[in-house]
Amino acid sequence: MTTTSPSPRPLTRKGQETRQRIVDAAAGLIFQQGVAHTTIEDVRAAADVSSSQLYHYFEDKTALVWAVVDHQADTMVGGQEMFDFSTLDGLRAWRDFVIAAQREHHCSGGCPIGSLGGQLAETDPDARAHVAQGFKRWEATIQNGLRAMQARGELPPRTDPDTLALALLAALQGGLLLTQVKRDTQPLEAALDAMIELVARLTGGSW
Amino acid sequence: MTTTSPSPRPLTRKGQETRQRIVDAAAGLIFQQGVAHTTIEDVRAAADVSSSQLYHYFEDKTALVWAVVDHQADTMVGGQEMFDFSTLDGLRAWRDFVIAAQREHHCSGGCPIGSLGGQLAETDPDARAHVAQGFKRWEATIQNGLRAMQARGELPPRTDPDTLALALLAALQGGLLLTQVKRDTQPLEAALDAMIELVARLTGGSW
DNA sequence: CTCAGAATGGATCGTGCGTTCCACTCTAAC
DNA sequence: GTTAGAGTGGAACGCACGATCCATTCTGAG
Repeated sequence: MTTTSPSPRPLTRKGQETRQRIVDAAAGLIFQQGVAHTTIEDVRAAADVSSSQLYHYFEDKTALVWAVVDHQADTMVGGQEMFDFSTLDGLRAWRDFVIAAQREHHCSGGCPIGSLGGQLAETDPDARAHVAQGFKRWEATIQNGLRAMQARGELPPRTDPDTLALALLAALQGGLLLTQVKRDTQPLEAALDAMIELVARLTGGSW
Repeated sequence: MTTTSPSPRPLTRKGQETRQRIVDAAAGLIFQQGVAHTTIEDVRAAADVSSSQLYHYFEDKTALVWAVVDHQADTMVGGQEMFDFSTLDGLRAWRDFVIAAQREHHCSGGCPIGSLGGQLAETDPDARAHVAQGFKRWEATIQNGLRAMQARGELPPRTDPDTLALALLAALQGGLLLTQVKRDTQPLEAALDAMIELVARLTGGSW
């Protein structure tokens, strides 16, 4: 599912490990300091490889960035699977988790995928497409939950779960961005609480 | 209100014009291609000035970026003043305007301030503070509207208008980011509609 | 008119950083 | 045990781009 390129070159087990080490290092650095401020030399040192290895596994820097985008999407989407988006309690647990995670990072970095989107959207069309693809997979996770909620009759039939999922994701992204800029989880809390409150009211239930 | 630096140097009228021309050009280029991909040479050419002028008016590139941040904040906040955030119809008019604007840009660029935040937050602490300040001013505009709404008794007393304003701004930012990445206004529409729907339900009005 | 200092022009520098190259070693298939 | 090709090391290149410098012209206060 993480096919950055459809096996353009045979890789031994050792090769795969090295490649993975490079992507991991690059992902970490890019998350911390952004694409532009992360140099090949930084990645090289962090992954403890030589520069020729970098260019052995990746065409150039942009190819490496694409791999990082896919990697972050995998990580992000994978990390969401433990949550149940089909109940209000599940949504609230997710909310708590996301906020706690930001607090741990001292509100830095924003969303591993979203921030990449903002940095690359106008610069690298291919990267933009990769990010869009990542978001699509993420959306699907939320959609499934909300559809289940609707199937159980908790969400009214006239509500479109896909649109609601999109709104939820947008609230998350915006909350993360504002939280990153303000170094305060308040915006993230406000955004998620508001969206979950809307879901609660749509289900006709709470308070 | 746009004091990037408290008059460190006397400026003649002509000097102010040149400085402004530089900031305008830089803002445009940075909006289109991001901070990292906008070179001093790009700005120099676009503003039709010599490189020495650039360094005459700005300490270095980061100082220019700060000026751009403030400039974008001014523009953005100024552009919002024509809207009435104290009525549902006002909110909906704002929604329509923002979406139409994105469509005109073909969904590129995202938010002039938000995208700067994402690019600079982890790289340039001072710039991050400038962006945060810009958001603060923006929030204040929305807060005023919602407070007026509450003062008229339309918003229940237990609702915190400031938190709601923050959520609204987050939804906008996230919607703009997703819209930028997907090249489709759908996420922006979903996010804003959802938040406005919540406000509508809070006012107890429309079903 | 004078003159201090703002404004401008443009050549030049220094280097950070992406990229290339070539030599050497390791792996595994047969 | 041979060999093709993956994997690795590190030096070196080249240029884009931020920044500096100095000479010249313009502006306005006194």
